[in-house]
Amino acid sequence: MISPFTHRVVEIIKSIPKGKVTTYGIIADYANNRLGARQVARILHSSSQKYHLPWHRVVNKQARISLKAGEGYELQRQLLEQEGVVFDENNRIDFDRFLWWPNQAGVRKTKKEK
DNA sequence: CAACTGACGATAG
DNA sequence: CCTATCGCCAGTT
Repeated sequence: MISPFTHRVVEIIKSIPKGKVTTYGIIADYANNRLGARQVARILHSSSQKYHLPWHRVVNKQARISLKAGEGYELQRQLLEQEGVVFDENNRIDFDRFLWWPNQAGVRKTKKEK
């Protein structure tokens, strides 16, 4: 049996559209655990396979892949690029174009540019 | 059941 | 840019 939190996380991840990404923190936030980003990662690790989750669409808040080279980094990047996600010279993703939020409707436009 | 482990994040230096 | 520390707590041992 899985916890409600886990279930919620799974549902959110399953709904991430192709070609988009989101972060651990955002998922945790919408799963009612603002500070539980770590658990999201743990859940992904243990449940991505049994629930067929698009785990590669989840990155950290620095807009980078969290995995280390040789431990999945290349695979994740490859999968994302195949969906159209672009990485810049710093290996970061342009959140302005690819970040997705669970509630879609309330997407905050970071309007402040400095 | 207790202890350990983290695909993270924020903060501080 | 970097490292270190703390908080969070599901899953694993």
